[in-house]
Amino acid sequence: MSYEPGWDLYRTFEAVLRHGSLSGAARTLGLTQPTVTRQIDALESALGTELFVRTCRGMSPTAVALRLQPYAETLLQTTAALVRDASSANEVSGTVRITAGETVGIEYLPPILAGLRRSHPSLHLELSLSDAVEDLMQRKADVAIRMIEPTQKTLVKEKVNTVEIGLYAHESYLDRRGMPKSLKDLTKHDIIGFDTETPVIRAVTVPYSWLRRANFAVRTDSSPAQLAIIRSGLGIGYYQSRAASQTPNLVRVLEDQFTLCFDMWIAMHENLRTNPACKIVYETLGTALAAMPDD
Amino acid sequence: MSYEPGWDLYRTFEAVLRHGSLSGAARTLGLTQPTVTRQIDALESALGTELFVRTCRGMSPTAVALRLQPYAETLLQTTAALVRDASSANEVSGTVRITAGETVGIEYLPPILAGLRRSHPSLHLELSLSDAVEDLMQRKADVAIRMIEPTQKTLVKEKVNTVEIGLYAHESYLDRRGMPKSLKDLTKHDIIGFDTETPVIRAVTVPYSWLRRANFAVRTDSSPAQLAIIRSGLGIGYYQSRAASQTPNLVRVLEDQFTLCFDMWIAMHENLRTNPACKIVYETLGTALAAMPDD
DNA sequence: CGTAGCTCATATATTTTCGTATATCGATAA
DNA sequence: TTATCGATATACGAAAATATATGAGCTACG
Repeated sequence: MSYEPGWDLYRTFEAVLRHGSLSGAARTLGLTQPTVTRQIDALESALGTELFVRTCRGMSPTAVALRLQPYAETLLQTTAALVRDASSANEVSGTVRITAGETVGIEYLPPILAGLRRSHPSLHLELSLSDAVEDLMQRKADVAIRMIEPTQKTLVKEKVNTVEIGLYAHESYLDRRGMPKSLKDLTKHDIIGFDTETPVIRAVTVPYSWLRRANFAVRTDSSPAQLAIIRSGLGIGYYQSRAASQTPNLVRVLEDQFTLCFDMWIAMHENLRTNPACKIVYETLGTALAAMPDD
Repeated sequence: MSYEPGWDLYRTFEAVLRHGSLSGAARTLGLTQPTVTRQIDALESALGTELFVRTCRGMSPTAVALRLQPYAETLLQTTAALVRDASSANEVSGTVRITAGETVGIEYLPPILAGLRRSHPSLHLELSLSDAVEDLMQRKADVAIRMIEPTQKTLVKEKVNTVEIGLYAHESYLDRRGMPKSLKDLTKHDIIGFDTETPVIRAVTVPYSWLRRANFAVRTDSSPAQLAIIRSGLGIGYYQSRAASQTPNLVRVLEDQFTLCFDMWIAMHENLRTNPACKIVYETLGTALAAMPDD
């Protein structure tokens, strides 16, 4: 026991941990179940620890295995990032993974990505829509579009634009319920709001007491769902004005009394600057997002 | 070509990158040169990229290989951290890696570490003396003692003490050159100072204009070297007063006019809280450092 | 109750990988 | 020039890891 394990064993370990069974891990790894069994046995004896208790229904991880899970996930993400980076060796090709908030990813990015693919046909793009800021450091993505300034020092970043958020409602709703005249009126209206109150939201909405979770008629964190609900005439919701103004039959509400502004940032790990594909994506996204008209 | 490489290949890749030769990598990996050759070939064909140019003097990494080096190093550090964490499965045993500044590591830690070893004979300790703050996030160390407050959110941290830095000189020097009466006098003296001016140093030394790199008679970043030079009677230098006051024949200079204060922090990745060995080390170091007398 | 479907464990055969031995190439020095 | 040292490349037998086939145990469901 207690010898430095081969790194392949960590991959198997991660897969078993994720699937909860030897057979399931074997399927995704392209191995067979006895092989996975032997590799887990080998890892356990190398580390000198029991990692799983074998049950008839699968493998149940021990406390030690759960403690080691973050390491295994880091390994997985790092190898994936390595392969992505290597895949675009010298020309603009390979795969670049982009992360952005849902609204940006749905409203702004698609035409830009289409243009990228037209000019670089061998460039493959992955789009991950989430707001987790740590993505870049954990190498879950190569390029990120964010609404708050990234602070990590190992990132290259750039402020590319500003985003204005306003209140919107469908014509049919306003016909039915009337147009609010002041922010106070909003307490009598159906508000479509966020579900989880992130620190950012909390900070930004301080001046607007009616914009509290408890007051919302419908709560969801999905921006496209919010827009769809607004369009269905259910109530008043917030949305990025640049995108909302292009939606037919949507009317801005209390334009002069409610506006939130965010800076839009693009960021990338500095090590990727020498990667032609990532560089092109970073620059193209940066200039295209900066060139967006105000309304 | 272009298939997901086995993770063992990354380990080989990292070793070849570090050694610059197949044979050298083979030696440290406990493999043979033909095996390493095959594995590098396999990795190159899997990634579809040339990683090294074969010369008679060894393997010269291509630009792509250099770009991939950070990933490989992350993998290496992560696997090492995983093994360390696993090594203390359920009892207080295994290996814990501690990082601290040189002065702390030399002046304060040794008796504490000795006590730890006495109470936990199967606990192995590694001590890495450097000031790189990112160590913990990169999993290069498990527990860190730092002179500035760690800011990363995934760390558990604690302020354990304060450190006072004063000016010291050897008796023989003061006999020869006289005791300075004011900070102004210091310009006529031989000062032993730092070599590289870190942001922390720059911020702290603003009020002391004579404490500039250009004025130093001897420059070194090594704290033990600074102390040795002070003790040799070469000039006046700064040192942690708690440690300096225990050195014979060392005299404090301008005590009432020059004092720098730092907070001493202990920090650990939050995931390690459930690791018995790391927890013991963190707690023992924390209480022992907090219990140090002021002088 | 019994069967189907899932799991993990085990024994055997096969494929892959590794190590040994050897050849080759280039730089360096006598 | 030639010998030597250190490096990489190649060939082949040995060892290790893998896949196949099978058995046994538990759960779900008709």
